[in-house]
Amino acid sequence: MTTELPKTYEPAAAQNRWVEHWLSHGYCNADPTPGKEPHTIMIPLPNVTGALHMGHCLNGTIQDLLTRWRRMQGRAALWMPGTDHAGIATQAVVERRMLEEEGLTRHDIGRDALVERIWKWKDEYEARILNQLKQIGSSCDWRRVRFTLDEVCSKAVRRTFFKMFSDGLIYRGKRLVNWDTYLQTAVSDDEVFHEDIAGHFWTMNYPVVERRAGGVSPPSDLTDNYLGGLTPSARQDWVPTGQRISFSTTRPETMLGDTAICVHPTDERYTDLIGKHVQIPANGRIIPIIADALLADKTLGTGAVKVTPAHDPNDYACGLRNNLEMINILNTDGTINENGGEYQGLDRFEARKKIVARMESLGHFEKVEDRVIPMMYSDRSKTVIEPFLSDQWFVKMDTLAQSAMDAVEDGRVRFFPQRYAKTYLDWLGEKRDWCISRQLWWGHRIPIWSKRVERSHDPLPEYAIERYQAELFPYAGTVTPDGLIEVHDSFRDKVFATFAPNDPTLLLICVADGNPEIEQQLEKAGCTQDPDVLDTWFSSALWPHATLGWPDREHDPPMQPAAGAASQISNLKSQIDGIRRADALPLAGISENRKPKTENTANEVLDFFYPGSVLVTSRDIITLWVARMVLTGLYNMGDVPFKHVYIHPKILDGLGQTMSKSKGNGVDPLELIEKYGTDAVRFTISSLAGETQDVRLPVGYECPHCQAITPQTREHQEMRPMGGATPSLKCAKCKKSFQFPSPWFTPDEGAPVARIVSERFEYGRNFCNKLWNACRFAFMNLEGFSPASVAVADLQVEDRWVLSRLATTVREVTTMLDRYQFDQATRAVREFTWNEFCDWYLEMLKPRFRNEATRPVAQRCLVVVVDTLLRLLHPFAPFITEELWHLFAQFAPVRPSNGVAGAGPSAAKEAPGVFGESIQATESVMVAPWPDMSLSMIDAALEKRFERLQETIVAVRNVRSSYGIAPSAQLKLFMRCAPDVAEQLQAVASQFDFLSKTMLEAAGLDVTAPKGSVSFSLGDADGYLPVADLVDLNAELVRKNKEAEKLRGFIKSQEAKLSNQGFMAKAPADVVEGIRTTKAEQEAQLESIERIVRELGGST
RNA sequence: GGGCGCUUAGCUCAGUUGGUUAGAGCACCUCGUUUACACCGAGGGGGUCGGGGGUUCAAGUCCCUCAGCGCCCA
Repeated sequence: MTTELPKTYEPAAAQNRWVEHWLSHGYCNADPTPGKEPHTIMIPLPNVTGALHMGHCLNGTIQDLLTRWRRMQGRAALWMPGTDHAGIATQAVVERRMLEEEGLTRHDIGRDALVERIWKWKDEYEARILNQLKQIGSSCDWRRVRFTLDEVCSKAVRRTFFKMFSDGLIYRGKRLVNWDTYLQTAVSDDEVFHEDIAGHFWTMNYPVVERRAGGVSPPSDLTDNYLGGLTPSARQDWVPTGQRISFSTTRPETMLGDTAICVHPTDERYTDLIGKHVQIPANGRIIPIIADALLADKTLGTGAVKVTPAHDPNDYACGLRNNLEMINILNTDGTINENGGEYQGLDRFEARKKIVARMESLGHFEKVEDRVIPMMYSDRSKTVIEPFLSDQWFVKMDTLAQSAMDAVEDGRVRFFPQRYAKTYLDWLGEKRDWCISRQLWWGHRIPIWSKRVERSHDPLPEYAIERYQAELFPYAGTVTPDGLIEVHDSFRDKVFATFAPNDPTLLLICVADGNPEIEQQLEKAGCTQDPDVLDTWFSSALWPHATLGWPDREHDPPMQPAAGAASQISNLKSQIDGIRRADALPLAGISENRKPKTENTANEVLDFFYPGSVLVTSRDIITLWVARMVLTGLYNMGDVPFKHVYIHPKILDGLGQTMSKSKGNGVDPLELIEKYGTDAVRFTISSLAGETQDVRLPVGYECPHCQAITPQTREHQEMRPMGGATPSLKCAKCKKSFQFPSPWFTPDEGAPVARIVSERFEYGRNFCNKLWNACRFAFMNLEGFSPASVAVADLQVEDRWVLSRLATTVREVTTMLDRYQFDQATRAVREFTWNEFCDWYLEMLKPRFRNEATRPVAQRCLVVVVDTLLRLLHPFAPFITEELWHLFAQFAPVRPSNGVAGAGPSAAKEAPGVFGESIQATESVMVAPWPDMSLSMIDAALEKRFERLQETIVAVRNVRSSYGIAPSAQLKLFMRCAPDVAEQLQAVASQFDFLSKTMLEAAGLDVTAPKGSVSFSLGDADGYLPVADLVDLNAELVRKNKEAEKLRGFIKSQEAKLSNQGFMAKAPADVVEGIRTTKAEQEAQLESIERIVRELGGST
């Protein structure tokens, strides 16, 4: 059978073919299998805001590599796919688009309509993301796809919230948050960015006042809040002392919320003022002068600062330390609220101008200067963030955090590289309570219903208790006089009620999952559900057990419809048509797949696959996500979610910046895949994944006319239209111009646009092509192959060598994968394939294939090597290996099984053969066993001998090249060496002809240099090539003298070591011995070079 | 300000617990289209391992310090 393979590997066809094939055969599926060890990886759920980028590509490649490897090792390998709803990011994107395209805000269309639109967006991007994952060859169990807002995950969220609330781990409290006045929500610290802008720095002053004699008493205790609440007439009791305190600020409008002036306790300028008061001229409020060493800095400005606890993080901390009143002066939209008095209703920036003017008119303005000030912006809306005091929900972290710390400290969870454990432990060690509420519409709604109740008496009077029971809270068994609510036994796992600790008239009722009738009843009774949703990380923290069906302990989790090929290529339209409401309806197709309740009584999937094996992620979410998964895993499951955490590098651009769409330096994996092929991208990217922190991936613009690449520079990244034409670049090669993708502008309609690519991926592409052609060559020579083992005696030196090297490589790759050192594993497999298998073994097989007598053994050895190599390479390059595996099956459908009996020194000579029994190859390389070669295949002495052969050939080639001897000129080689070496050389004499077009004329101790020879020296042999008629022997003399000089230098440095008393006394014996040996070798080499020089007629 | 890292050939990176002459890929130079592969083959040039100091018989590797860069936390 002959199939003419193309000369270059064409990835596109193979990719389409095998994705379908794998899916339709269910190779990616993982089910609980008795007798098999599980291997579980939960995908770090990509969020549905946008498409995947190179960071995801690296992340996915590694997970797939691990999953395929473990699967081949015989594990039940589950890679769980899915996506994250990414609350604020997704909602912001949809809102922004809606505003741009239709001029509508979320308030115009309402909660349900907005959520519906976001579902639509989610469906579109989820499909796109899952498709991208499939394109990179991900062998996820696609039947098990989860989404953080789907029925299964939602249930886990509700259950966890209920548990935590019942356990007193969730509470409601005040907190200063980053407020986005545009989106009208709090955003987390990682959703803001800092930028220095040109701003102003105002210096003003407040007059010091003191109580007029006979007025009301000054407060003895600053915890009393009444100063600010003084009536105008009471204020009349305070009179200026004539002193003033100056301070500077970048936000004058916040003085409406000032509740103190703060100085440093050791600042002599103000010592006598501490404890006195000032009056805010803009609103007349009288506030104390306090001392706080943490807030005030003597060396900065005037040394005094105004304190606005409700609108500045440092001031907030100061307010807590000093029990200051906290006055919120902002509405949620950024306008001044009723606490701002006459400024109410003004936008904060408008109020700033008015207040500055007012202070000026009152004579309290001193100066204003221009200054660069750090500004915080919302990543989502790009508007200025306001620190804002509001009610939020929190998870108490003390015990939960401690449990997660213990898990890492006692080794139940291990980080690779280990140093990242510190990041994790340091963060958890702070045990800061976790703010879980977000003022959004997209997400898991907080399952708390509340009602404000009259509670003027404490303890509660009889009638009130009765009323709670009858009207408000029908599930209460008892309400104690001090307000504690005992839920009736039969509702204990469904409802938990309590009064808010910091707000005793607010009744809070938490309802567990699956009780809509209770929710309705509460609403009928006048309770309202909290409008906020949960932080996205709350649901993603549950991912490792929620996806496996927790809290359902009685049924396996529901699955998507059968993973047939048809369902895999997502039909966008059908998904968009099936709009679903966030928290009401299950995902299409889930319910009907659920097994009848009677069928199983345990959740075997959860039992079998939890805890997971390894989490593969990037270091920036160790705290946000990894720590929280461990914490909830321990809380809900009583066990860690994964045993290992592998932190992979981050992908940076050529300038060392993280890639992102907003910088215009991002590379879309699908563009690279289209250009270089999936395997090339995967192979390159695994070669970059080691223990380093970052990987630079210089990018360039590919000319749309001629494909030449223009490296991207900072100038390119910063080019903007500036009101003129859209920026364009001129190709250095074809001189035509083109536009390019940028966050700052959209390329003109119809203009040729370059795509962003990275030449680094040629590394992987070239490797794939090499592999392709090596196999192409192998297949071309497999005509007439008959499967059989081979007697040890029939193996040639090169056969034993390649098997020894292959066995070494298999071991090395396996070890490196075990240690998550993908760069080293990739390098090992590449070096074997290219530098040993292709460069030497295949070359040495060529003459054997031309000879009928030697062909069968050569074919059998080659088949074993190719078979093993394809399996070894499969996790790195799944598509090309699968393609080759199937082609291979046409030539060698039956081949020696995985077991290689061994051909090393320890193998019994009378053994029937070195290869195992021949069997039918597996239908796919994906389900073939991982190579496991016998250690006895490794033969160090043989490898050493083989190296001499290689060195000899290299030396001959070197002579050819240095003297410019035509490749076609046949040379004669004379080797002067010991008899045993001569024997070995004679045994491979035929190879010299093929590998260096040279005939071995003679070898032995009595060989002398023929007249007119150039020569080379190896450790234990000298070679002579008579080439007098081809080269200038004077040049050879010069060259040899240069070589001798170099050797003398080396020898001198060895001698220096050996004559160093300290070295001789302290260095270990083997190191000293090593130096001696090296020196002896160098001396021998020098000696032979000197002889050669003499023979050439030179002097030494 | 605190923490974790990084700085090795023109570029991108390896370099196990200190130990013989510091490696790879790309790029570059020379030669070559021999029936697997020019996305190739053969050969070659190129590094005082960021600067300075120290420990040691021995430092790219350990310690200190300075400079530059990145990330995380304040």
